[in-house]
Amino acid sequence: MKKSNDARGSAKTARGRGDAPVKLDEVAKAAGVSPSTVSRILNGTASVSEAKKKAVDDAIAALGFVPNPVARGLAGGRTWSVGVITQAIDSPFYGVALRGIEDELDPAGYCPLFVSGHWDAKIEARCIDVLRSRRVDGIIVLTGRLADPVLRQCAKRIPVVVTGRSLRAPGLFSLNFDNFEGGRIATQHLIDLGHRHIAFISGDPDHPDASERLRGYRAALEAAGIKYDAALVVPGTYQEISGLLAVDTLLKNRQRFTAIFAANDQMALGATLGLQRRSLRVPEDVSIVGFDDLPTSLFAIPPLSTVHQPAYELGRLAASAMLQLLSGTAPTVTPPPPRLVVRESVRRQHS
Amino acid sequence: MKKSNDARGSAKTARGRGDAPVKLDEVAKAAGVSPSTVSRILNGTASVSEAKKKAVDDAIAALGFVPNPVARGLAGGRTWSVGVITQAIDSPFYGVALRGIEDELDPAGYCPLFVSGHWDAKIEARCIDVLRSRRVDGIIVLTGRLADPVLRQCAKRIPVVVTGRSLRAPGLFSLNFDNFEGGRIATQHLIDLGHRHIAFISGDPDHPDASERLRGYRAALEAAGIKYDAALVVPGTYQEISGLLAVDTLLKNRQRFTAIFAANDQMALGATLGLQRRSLRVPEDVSIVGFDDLPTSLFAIPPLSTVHQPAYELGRLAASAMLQLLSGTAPTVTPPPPRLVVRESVRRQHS
DNA sequence: AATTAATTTGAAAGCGCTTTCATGAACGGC
DNA sequence: GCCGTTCATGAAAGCGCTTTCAAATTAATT
Repeated sequence: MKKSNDARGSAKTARGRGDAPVKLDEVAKAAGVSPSTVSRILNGTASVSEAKKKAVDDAIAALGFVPNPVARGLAGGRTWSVGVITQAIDSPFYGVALRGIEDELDPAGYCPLFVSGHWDAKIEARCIDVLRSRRVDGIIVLTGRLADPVLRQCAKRIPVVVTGRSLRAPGLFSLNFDNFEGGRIATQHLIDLGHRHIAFISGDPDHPDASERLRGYRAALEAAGIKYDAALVVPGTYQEISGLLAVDTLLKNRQRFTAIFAANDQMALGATLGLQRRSLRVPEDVSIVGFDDLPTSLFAIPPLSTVHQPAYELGRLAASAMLQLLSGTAPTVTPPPPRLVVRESVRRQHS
Repeated sequence: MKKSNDARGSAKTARGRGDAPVKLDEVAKAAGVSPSTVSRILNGTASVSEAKKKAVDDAIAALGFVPNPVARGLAGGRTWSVGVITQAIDSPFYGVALRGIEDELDPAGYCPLFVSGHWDAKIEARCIDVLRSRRVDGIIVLTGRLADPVLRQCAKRIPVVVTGRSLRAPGLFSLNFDNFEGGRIATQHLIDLGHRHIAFISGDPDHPDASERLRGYRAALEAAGIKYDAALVVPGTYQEISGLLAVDTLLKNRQRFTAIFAANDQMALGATLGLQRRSLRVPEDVSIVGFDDLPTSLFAIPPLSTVHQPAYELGRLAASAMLQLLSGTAPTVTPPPPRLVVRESVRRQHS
């Protein structure tokens, strides 16, 4: 049975209170113009006389009209929504970025559609299909495993903003945090404190940012004339448990080290726990530096020194770039530089 | 300029590869039936002869047809999306719940639309407007501050599932975790360990779950014949920093306590840090129990004993209830009972 | 076997908006 | 002061589906 406005209408006959939604043609009637004119005013697609514009604006306000995004999507092709491929909706790091995206998109009238890629190129590809089928106006990809050409291809049909890579292609904008420099300053900091035996717990080697951070680590060592020792580099998965395991590995192999640089905070926290399990104290026995500056790292014990990665800001910037892409202008945003946050997990090494 | 399929079509003329999307009427043509029939098969809205059903299914598979949700939304009123009002997209606790919702909704062909209410009834109300204007088929509210009547009212027009309360209304299903019992068993555990002076860091009193946990705390004390001491109850905000501050308050007021029960893990972690700052060790000097069992709590130092709140499961259940609501059946899900996870932040108190 | 009820099917009318197209009005140039 | 322009405006045609309605087919009933 077809629903009619009246069918839904409750006792209240007065409109604009949230009952059956007001429609565009009602606004048109109220303002004494055609629906086309109302639409034009709504979208700014053509010039309209001042008088009519005012009449329409008044009618919109009076009736409390809100355009139906679904209908707009069908008719106009814009859904006023942008898809966001995050890796895990519950990731402590990306969560903050999502918030940034949300905050930036909202005032522009756009609405984010979050989907999780679970660090799997196949799933991410499916996410893109889902988002495209939902007719999002653009797609923001937070890092992820999708091959560059796939993204380039995708950008041909729909604006794409991607973080964590440096790509240049039409319709595509990439926003890369300087992971190399981040890795470098973290390591440099430990070196400055007198550490010479610095272990590195690396991230998932499939992530480009993980290898960049490793590169930064090596660059800092090299610059300080410290020989790179592969035995001090332990692979991790970016999860807490792998940090703990990495410490076990290091200790089992009887490696000598006075400091650890973990490629993210979660592993740094795991490593701290691992050390504690072996009765090694942080920072008295081992200094630790992380990467990301998660909100919780400030309250870790001890509070963790880490490379601040402005996830919220990055989210905003990505969204802002998307907005620019959508409006036809070339994005001009640049990511903020890495910054070290020194807290209590490090200590000077007296040699 | 109107976009036509041909205008978009690239060199490839072969269809079904992702170029211009295949439309329903093409499927109909290919299968030799009317669009109505295809639609009926898609939606199962009427019985169709086996022969035609097969022909259509084949055509759909062959062409790789995916119905356009936007058009479906306009025509049918269902958008196959459900709105989710979370409080902060980056909350460590709700994040996991969102994941559960996503995982449950996805196989059913629904897609979540996350919006953040920021613990503000006004904003939450606006979220509802946004979601309704986006024509979501249902709304899941994760706790939040919205007044019960508002939700009841909302449920009159659209299915609603809400967590963190016990409400009964047509079109509404509520899924409440037993916070009272959670608070009780946490406190009981400390009592069982010989603690008699147990401080409580409460959550934001505006949250019903916060007061429930407090009630559980009092009930356990009472059952054990321990007098409730208001001076041992310090208000918090559910954030780490407030746990730290609470410890300061307690210490400044020269309260005697050998254990702390914090109304959530974040505050428990903050409290741990606060104690450490005053050279009090956990659990040697003070035992701590939290609430929520955040993923990170397992890796806290020391690993935190806490009341496990199955956020992921709760998310799934909420989504599952929504699915049932949408299919017209009364939801039958029941939340899992609270469970205490004992780790290393507690120790027996020898009096 | 004849008539009625139940079932399957297609044509066509929307859903609420955007956009094209054509019209009429105001405009400037010679 | 006449004619080609530009500009503002409305009518109407969709966007890609769902759903009603009625026609056509089949099954059931006496």
